[in-house]
Amino acid sequence: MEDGTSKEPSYCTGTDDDQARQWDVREDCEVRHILDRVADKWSLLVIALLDRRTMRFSELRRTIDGVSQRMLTVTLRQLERDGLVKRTVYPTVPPRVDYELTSLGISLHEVINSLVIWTEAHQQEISTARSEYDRRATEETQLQPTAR
Amino acid sequence: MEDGTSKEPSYCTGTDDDQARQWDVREDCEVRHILDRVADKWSLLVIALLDRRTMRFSELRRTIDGVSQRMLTVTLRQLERDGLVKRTVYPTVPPRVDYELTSLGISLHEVINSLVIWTEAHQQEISTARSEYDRRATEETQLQPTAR
DNA sequence: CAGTATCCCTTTTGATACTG
DNA sequence: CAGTATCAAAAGGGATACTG
Repeated sequence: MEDGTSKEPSYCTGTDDDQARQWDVREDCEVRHILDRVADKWSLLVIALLDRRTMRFSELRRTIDGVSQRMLTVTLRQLERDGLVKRTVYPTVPPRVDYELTSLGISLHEVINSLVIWTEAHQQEISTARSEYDRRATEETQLQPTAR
Repeated sequence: MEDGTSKEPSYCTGTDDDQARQWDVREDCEVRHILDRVADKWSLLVIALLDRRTMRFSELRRTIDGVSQRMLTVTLRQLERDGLVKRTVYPTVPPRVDYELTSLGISLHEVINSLVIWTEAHQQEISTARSEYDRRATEETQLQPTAR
């Protein structure tokens, strides 16, 4: 039991792939689980904010508009569990807890950041596409295809 | 109304930033909305799969393990609306619908892909971190801090 | 301050049935 | 085949109260 695999999902680093770049898509695949975590609304924001500096709980809470105390706690616990964030408790009173990225977290941050940058760069295009889609959808609803 | 901004959230391309790399975190910010879309479980998988080739609806459905017909439809509609995916209907019977990335979708794909690759590369590390976290958590529960 | 615990409402999602 | 519509189940998330 030294490698402690109790109920881990299957690893599918793709050795049995018939297609060149066909990765795992199996639901029980570890990669799917991790992507779900990484592609989480709050996780994304926390990781993006912990760029190079530590932040206190309350600081994160204040900075991330709209996050509840509960969700921030839950998110930080998950990130800590995944080894992406390091949590440091100072046994003072009142308590003080610092959060910072681990080296693993930093490497993920770089990827996340390119996603944020992409989004910032293309937000106008997406917005325009949405407007056009909605306009077209409206038109089609207006003039019923089946002649009156 | 040519630039058709009806109720779009505020654009915060960061001109008023006091800190160097402090991006928008406002809840009503367009970037937040787009990230929520992009960082979606099914969106991520669809975009990752539509790499360079078109796929039919049923093909996507079969390939993505665990997706329901409804969720795949919803996801594809959102992606189409955002201008990331192009939907082509062939008026044959039975109908045939092809999906492919737009140029905008391709540019996002590159970013998404680096995320998938990162995840594949670090899944073992994360898995280990989780095991250790859980082990520590169990230990602390076993031996109650308050004697006896 | 930084949580944890609880209740409860909202949104998301899956299953099922029906249609062009 | 590729959807749409509907309903019920489940998860997500907020508000509040309490604690070391």
